[in-house]
Amino acid sequence: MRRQETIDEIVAEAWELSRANGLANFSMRELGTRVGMRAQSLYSYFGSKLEICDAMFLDGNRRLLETMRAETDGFDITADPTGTIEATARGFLRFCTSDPVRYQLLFQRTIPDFVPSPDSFAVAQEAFDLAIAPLRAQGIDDQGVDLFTAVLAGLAAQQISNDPGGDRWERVIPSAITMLLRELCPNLYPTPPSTRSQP
Amino acid sequence: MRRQETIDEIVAEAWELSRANGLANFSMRELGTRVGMRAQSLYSYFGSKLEICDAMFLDGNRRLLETMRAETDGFDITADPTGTIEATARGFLRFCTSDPVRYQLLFQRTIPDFVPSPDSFAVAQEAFDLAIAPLRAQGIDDQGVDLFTAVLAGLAAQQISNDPGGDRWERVIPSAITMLLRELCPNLYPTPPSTRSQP
DNA sequence: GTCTATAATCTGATAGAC
DNA sequence: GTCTATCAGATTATAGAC
Repeated sequence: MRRQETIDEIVAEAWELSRANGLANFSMRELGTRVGMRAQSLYSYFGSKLEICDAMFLDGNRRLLETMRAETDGFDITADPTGTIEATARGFLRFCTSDPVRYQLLFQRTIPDFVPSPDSFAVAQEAFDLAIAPLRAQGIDDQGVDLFTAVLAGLAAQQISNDPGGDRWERVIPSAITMLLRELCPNLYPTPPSTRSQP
Repeated sequence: MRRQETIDEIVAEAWELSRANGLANFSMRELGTRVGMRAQSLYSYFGSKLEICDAMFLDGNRRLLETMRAETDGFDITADPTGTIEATARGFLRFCTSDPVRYQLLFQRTIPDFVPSPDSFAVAQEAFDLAIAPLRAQGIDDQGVDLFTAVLAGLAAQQISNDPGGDRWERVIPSAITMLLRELCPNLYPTPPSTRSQP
């Protein structure tokens, strides 16, 4: 389908402009010019600018889904639970920090009046469920998952806004994951006795 | 000074409009009307719209400074380190979640072309230093502080964007702080032997 | 599907009278 | 300090020819 290709190109350019000027900080004129048409012609592909944002949201979540799938691919949850969990955590963080604007669209509510359509929200849900599957497999409960996601979200947020392009919080990942696994499944990841004081 | 009162009123209304329409999503006309003048008259108080944003940034950080001061007020760091740390953490989180737009301005870089002035940045630095003082007092190093701030930032971010107005991640605070203190100063906050498996 | 034309409105900002 | 007048341009979106 040629139409689908055009749609994909529009979305790709919308990402490009957002990365350069800030999320959704492009005009229909600007976007149209980028894809080689007048702004008005965009309306035969999308009903409004917010529909383009929704297409970006869908696209971003599809990529997240792919990333999480690829990241857990070489791992066997039952055979190597900690390896799988660490891989998903690292994959998720790399996904976030590698594209701050995408992180902003997917995980923060920052575009006024933007509400994801049911279709794109479903993909977001699917990606989230896949990402936390290794945690569920270890019997971690709702509160544990919330704690885990909060730590990952925090590392991403800090890295993006306080050290963009650097690795200051990326370097904290190992100790963060160790800490989380110690807290959430101590039987799986016991504290090394040598490093702890015995009362 | 009557001039200062007007300036304060402008900033207050800018917050109000941002809370209603999204951060910095107000026009000078709109803001002027709110404070009872034409948009053009605002320019005798601020040189540009971004200067108003900077005044908001300064105001927000001053309030953060006040909050952190008030929160640690009843505590003695040397006598009750964990109590002090818990209080500052809770105070910080309440500060963040109670005003998502303020959180967005203070802790995320989301307004295009906005750069804090040196003066307002200095206040931000002062607030941060005060907030982590109890951690430093416990000898927690740079990486430890980064881990701590990441967890707090994550709890705030998740609470704000995934459960606004609720308390889903607020309820995780106790276990998060316990986990952090266990990890970062085990001598101060030893793991209760009863709940752990002995190898 | 893409175009021209245009609606209808908003934008931040400046000049100068009073 | 506040006003009127205005600049110079932007914005999303629609109508209708081709």
